Amino acid sequence: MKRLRNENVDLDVADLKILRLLEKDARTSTAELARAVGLSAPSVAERIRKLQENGVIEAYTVRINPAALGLKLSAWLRIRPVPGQLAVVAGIIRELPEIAQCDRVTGEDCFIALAHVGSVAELERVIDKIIPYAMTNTAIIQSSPIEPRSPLGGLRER
Amino acid sequence: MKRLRNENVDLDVADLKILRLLEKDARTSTAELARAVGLSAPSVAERIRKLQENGVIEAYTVRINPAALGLKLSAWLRIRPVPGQLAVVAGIIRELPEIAQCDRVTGEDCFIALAHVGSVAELERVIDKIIPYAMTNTAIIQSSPIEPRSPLGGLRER
DNA sequence: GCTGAAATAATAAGCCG
DNA sequence: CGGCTTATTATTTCAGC
Repeated sequence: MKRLRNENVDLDVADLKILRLLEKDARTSTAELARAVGLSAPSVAERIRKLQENGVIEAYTVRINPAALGLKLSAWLRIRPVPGQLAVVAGIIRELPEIAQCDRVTGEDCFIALAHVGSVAELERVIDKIIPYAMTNTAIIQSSPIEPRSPLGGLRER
Repeated sequence: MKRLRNENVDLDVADLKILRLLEKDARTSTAELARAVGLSAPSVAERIRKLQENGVIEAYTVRINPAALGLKLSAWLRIRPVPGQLAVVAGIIRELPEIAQCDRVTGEDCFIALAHVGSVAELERVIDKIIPYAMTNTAIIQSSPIEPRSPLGGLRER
């Protein structure tokens, strides 16, 4: 059977199919997953348990539409702390609830952060918290060519 | 009772609490949610149904750790199509399974995209698909000061 | 990994403020 | 209309193989 091997995990095609179905709808019942992969419900439940245990499945969550709640403005902020202030900036980012996502990256921008706000005024308040310690560059999201989708897309069988 | 009003939705504190609990764990039972907000299970189920209906809850999904599956390299790509090629680039992005997220943004970069790959060679292949039609800037993710978190953070009561 | 039973949880119906 | 209780159905979990 086709497999994906890594130091941590060794998935077969049934595991992959389960993951893909759960990504599409995390509430799919084990009975339905079982039907899809040709196993029994308890076997599927046990596989899911192991996928959680080894860290493949990090969390079950709901995707929320910020715009439906009045957060109609979303922006990507590239953030370049002034020398010596990187940790301070990281701390500020953690304290800003408007920032939903943030990664430390290579290159001249040290952080790239996603903010959801209700207005330009609120965006300004976010930027103003950061700007004493960093140069920032703000790009307003206009649309999305793709919906957030699976990181499994990058998988190649080896 | 405290409320959040928008043209689409009118949430009370119970709805918000339900959303926050579901974000933390989408498999929390309605009985447990009911206990948390002081309502009965059927009432909670009905509120969840409406949150889906009006588009606040977009999807139930699992968060997957790409690194656990061997996709140990993630990168943000800023993409600036050459004049006239924006739609072509958008099409290429849609066809690249390694790209898990992408937004069209204001500013000199038209797109900002997240790719998960297994190696630098795979990253190069992704970039090579785009580069005939756009200028790109790639920033490798080193770490994340925050875990992906709720867009609800930006909410202010009005 | 399977089957079958027991425990839990989700859903539907009917009723009340 | 939104919520509650009870009854029914579905799902998850556990035991033994």
